[in-house]
Amino acid sequence: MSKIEDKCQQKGVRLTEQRRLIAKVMSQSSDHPDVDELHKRISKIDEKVSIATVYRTVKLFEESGIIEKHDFKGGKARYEQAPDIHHDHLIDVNTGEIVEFINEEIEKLQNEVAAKLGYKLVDHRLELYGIKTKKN
Amino acid sequence: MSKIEDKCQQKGVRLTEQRRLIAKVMSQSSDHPDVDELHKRISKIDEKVSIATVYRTVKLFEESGIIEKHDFKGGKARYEQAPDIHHDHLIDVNTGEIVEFINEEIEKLQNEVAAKLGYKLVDHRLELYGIKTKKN
DNA sequence: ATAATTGCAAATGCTTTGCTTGTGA
DNA sequence: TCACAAGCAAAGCATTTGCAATTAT
Repeated sequence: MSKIEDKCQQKGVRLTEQRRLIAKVMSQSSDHPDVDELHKRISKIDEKVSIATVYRTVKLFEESGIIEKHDFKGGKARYEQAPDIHHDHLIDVNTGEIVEFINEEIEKLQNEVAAKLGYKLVDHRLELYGIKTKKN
Repeated sequence: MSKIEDKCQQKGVRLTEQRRLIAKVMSQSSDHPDVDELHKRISKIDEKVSIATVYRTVKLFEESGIIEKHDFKGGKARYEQAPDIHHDHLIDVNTGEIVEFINEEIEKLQNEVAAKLGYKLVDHRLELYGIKTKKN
């Protein structure tokens, strides 16, 4: 059973054949696929699953905290399995490649900024867009 | 002449009656209006300006570096006059209110993170979402 | 003059939804 | 059993675009 299936049980999310399949494909994806890409991967295993179901499921999983949704610049929403430890993303503007990173210092500063402005941080978004540095 | 009109001249952006009006309304807006809101404000002065023109102009201004576009979570794109010094945003998730802030430390760390990963930073997005802290 | 801009409505692209049939616990 | 899920096609929403008429330089 995939980790996502596992979480569905915990959260009381009813598992259907389609959801199991979507969970499996998400589990096996180490990148950040959009719904269309996800649907393509799923269709290779079962071409009867509709894209509407993928949309509905992905939304359900997200609302249940099972997967994470990202709206990077320029385009469609992308998804990844909810990680155990939070990370942010650097997007290669040339290739679209996504690199995950963790920086405790920045996280801390964000909280400080919010506090200083009289707010409690409930969410944040940090995305870096870059181009590869030539390595000589 | 508004600061935005000024920049249009510098950048060689042809000024029409509509563009002048959009520039004026943007200049007078200290918040971060979306296209619909902008169109409403414009319509109060000239109700013949179409929303398509607002979309086109706002895009043109953005591509010319005259205004900035922000895709905050949940909704439509919002715009503000391009600031002289870069700032980021904190969004009050209850009221939608937007607070601008500057934090050099975070900016520096972002560059360091990118460099460490072998990238040169070309753009970034930092948004904090918070709720007001009760002040007793 | 004439290349660029506007207004309008139609088209787009991603995402959601109503409805009927199918199905998991 | 029976509330919930899936498939399909239609609808939604923000945004873009084709085209004919208008305008800035």
